[in-house]
Amino acid sequence: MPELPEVEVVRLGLEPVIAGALIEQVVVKDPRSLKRHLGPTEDFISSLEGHTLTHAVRRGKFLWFPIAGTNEALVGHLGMSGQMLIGDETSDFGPHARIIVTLKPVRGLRMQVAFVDQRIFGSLAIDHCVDCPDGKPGGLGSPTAEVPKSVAHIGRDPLDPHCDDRAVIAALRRKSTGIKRALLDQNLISGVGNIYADEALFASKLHYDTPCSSLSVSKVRELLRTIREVFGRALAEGGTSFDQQYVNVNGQSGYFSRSLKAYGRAGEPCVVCGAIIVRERFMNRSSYRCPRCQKVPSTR
DNA sequence: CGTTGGCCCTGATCGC
DNA sequence: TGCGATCAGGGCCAAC
Repeated sequence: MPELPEVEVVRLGLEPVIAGALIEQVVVKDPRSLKRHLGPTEDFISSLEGHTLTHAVRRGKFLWFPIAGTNEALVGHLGMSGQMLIGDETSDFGPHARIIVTLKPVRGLRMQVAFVDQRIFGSLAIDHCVDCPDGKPGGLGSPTAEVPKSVAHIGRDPLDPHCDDRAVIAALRRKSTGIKRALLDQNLISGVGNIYADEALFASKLHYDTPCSSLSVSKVRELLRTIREVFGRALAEGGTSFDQQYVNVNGQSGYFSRSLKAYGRAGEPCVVCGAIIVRERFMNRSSYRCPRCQKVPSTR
């Protein structure tokens, strides 16, 4: 279940391999992984073969790789179970390998990048780029103020140095919905998924259905800070891993899941107060919270 | 326009 | 043993 820290780990792992890499061959083993690609599979392939990728860029959970000399980029989203694995000519990426990109040999070594995705919620696509309205870099790792059109509506994420905290806090407080729903909405602030939403709300002692409009500026600022803390910790540990769904680019699992304090801990004692963590259905997802630290909001 | 609910997709697991 | 139901959930889109 890759969220922002996991996707950043993937970006960091891919960058040295794909930056400046000339693409020799693209094999689409399962066109369902191109469902967000507008146009035929052949166009996807011809947009890449013989072309060079310049950078590895990320905004929220979206990754993209600008194509040299064009206005286009290879855009990827890992969805629920996506992975980008790096290997060589001899690598077997398994039964869920959907798209294989082979790079021209460098110093005699022919590398491959595989898009592996069991559930096919993720996708790859070719998209054209548009200018960022704020004139700032499109995402982490981008030297230009451009972003793929299909990613333009996604808000900057908390690890983006150009994230406008004041604007985010003000916009969040104007929303007439609960705080967790607002966090999961990628348009305002991106990169927060179900797991880290629960972790951040636990750290900030907030119930998931607390009305955004009832939160003070300082409370929202605190929440933003806890999101960054949780992200930073996960990033330092290489990302969270669950049931081997997520693996970083080298095929190794992250291990942040061991330090989760709320998510997945139903029936276990709260590490702060000892009350038993409960699991509740919210937005067709599981939400975990401490019934004592994160009380149901009184005002609604 | 903002908010909300449902759908997509596969494989592991569970109950009968 | 077999088989249908359930669960996992990010992003998108239609409906309100």
